[in-house]
Amino acid sequence: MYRTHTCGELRIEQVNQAVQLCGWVQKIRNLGAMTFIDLRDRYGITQLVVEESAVAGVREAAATLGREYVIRIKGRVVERSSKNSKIPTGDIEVILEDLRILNASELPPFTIEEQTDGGDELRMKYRYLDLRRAVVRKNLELRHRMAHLIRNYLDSQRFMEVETPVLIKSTPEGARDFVVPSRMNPGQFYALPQSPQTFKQLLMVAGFDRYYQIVKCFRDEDLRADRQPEFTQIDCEMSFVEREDVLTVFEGMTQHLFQKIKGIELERFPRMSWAEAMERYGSDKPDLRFGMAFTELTGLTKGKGFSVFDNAEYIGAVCAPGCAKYTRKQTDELTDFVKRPQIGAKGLVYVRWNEDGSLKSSVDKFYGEEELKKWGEACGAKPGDLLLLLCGDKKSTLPQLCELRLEMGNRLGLRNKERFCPLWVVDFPLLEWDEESQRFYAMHHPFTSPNPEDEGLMESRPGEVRANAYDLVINGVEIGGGSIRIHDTALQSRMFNCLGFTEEEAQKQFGFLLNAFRYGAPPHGGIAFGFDRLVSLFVGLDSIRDTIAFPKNNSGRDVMIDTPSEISPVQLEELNIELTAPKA
RNA sequence: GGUGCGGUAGUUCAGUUGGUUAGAAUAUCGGCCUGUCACGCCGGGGGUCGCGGGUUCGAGUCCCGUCCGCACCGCCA
Repeated sequence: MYRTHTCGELRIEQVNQAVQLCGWVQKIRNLGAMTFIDLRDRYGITQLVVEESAVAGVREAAATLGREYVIRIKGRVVERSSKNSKIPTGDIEVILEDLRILNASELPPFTIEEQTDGGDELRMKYRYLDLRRAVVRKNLELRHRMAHLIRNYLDSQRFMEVETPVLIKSTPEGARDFVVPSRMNPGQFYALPQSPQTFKQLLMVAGFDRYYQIVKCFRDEDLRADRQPEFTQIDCEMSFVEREDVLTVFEGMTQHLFQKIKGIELERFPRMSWAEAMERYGSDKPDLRFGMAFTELTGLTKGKGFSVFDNAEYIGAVCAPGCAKYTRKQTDELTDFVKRPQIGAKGLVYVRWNEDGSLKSSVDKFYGEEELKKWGEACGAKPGDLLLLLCGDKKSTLPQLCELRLEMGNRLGLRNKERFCPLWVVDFPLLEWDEESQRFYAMHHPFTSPNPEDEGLMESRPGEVRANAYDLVINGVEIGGGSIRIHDTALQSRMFNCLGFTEEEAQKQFGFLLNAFRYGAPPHGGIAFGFDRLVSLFVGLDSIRDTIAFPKNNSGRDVMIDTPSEISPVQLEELNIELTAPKA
């Protein structure tokens, strides 16, 4: 037997017990005649003591220890004379009677501590050491607990977890596929699923009624802090449901998680149409932890000789509460912020509504105090506030205002990570026009049903058709999205027609689904949550990387196992693959 | 594909206008220390300044190229 206890469980009650512990040497504090050793495992840290009176073998072995050595000790639990209230085991320590080194360790390249001295790159290369740190491990423990709660919740709602295949079929819509060559079928490829979308719909046709899966999905697109090429979805589908049924179940699941993990009781989630979200927040995922919605001032600003406004299609403002006292330097900073190429505004107009009631703007040459005050009133501003105006064509200005609003939210400390403001965004457009290919694309995916009221517009005004789709947004992060699906072959054909698919193309790409729908497909709909994002939201991280045990870096590489990597000529030959550009 | 920031000791970083022997903290090694828990004190070792080229009497510092990392834009149904 290696151990009688873990390093996290000994308390004052165990005093005088003989125990055996195993773990890693976290820290050695040698005071000369006596030495303290912090022994660490997943469960905690226990302090070991080697006294001068210890047998020679123990003292000698202790003298050879280094950081991260794996040891097994035998000893006696005693009450500490000076206790440490910072750790749960701080009332006791273990006096060593036997010490065995199970495995020595090389010196780790960074410190295995809460605040490591290691940078991200090094941490990823030695991820197995990084995962020894309590902060990272706790993220994965939380992830595990959340997955467990989700499974229990969905099980209680009669959802059934079904595994769907990973080697599937490439489809032209949506993200770029990862592909896998088939040895037995030369020249042919599998694709890894971007989501199990079609399979879960087939499970509905199969009569499974309620399905879920916590499942890896794959998209061969560029990475971001919140985007990995392989990521995990909580993928769900239900039969005989309308939008309301889906929202109710998954609002419930989300509330359950917040209640169990955070102890937070969330109220009913508000709803907002996509059109309103775009108009008032310039984004389909508004952060509702703070206000500062946009006010359109186009009508109030025209015709006073300020050509920038006169020539603009749209003039919009955000009101930054209490910011009238901003200095010239601060407003210049904001101007630079919106002029950064990645935001791309041409300039920024501001209006200070001073505490004394006077108004001062960067366009005083063109507008008098009376006019400025009208703008302020339109924005619901009051003395002490600062109006920030951007203008241009509407399509570019709204997202610019969105960036400005979020920046002000940050500056004013309004984006508290311990507050959670969920929102259902509904009534997305069904289709999105793509200039480059001169065709419509499905905004969600091609199986999303149109809003029944708009179905008649599919052929005449396809751009105006709203989809029966919904996104769950929390604190400005897109956490999940779904829709009520098309379950009718005829409607699905009309949809493919909108997307410019010929009958043959549709049959070739999605024939299996269309065929299935001919055999009694129930009305159905579902949703998928980005599990990594959900965990990072709970942890309070902007990046999903530290909620994933072995993530990829910015270039899609795993620097620990060093992949992607070349394969042997033999493998290539078996796969019938010839590389065109030889590697330099 | 693009924009920005970064690459200097094992690690995290500083390094002035281009100028003597490239520093700090931490880690590490040695010595001292009986109540530490960020132990303390004394001492030591440790550098291809990412790589290649250029300007210059002289480059960590300036210029060009390149590689790598991070954030973002495009992209991500």
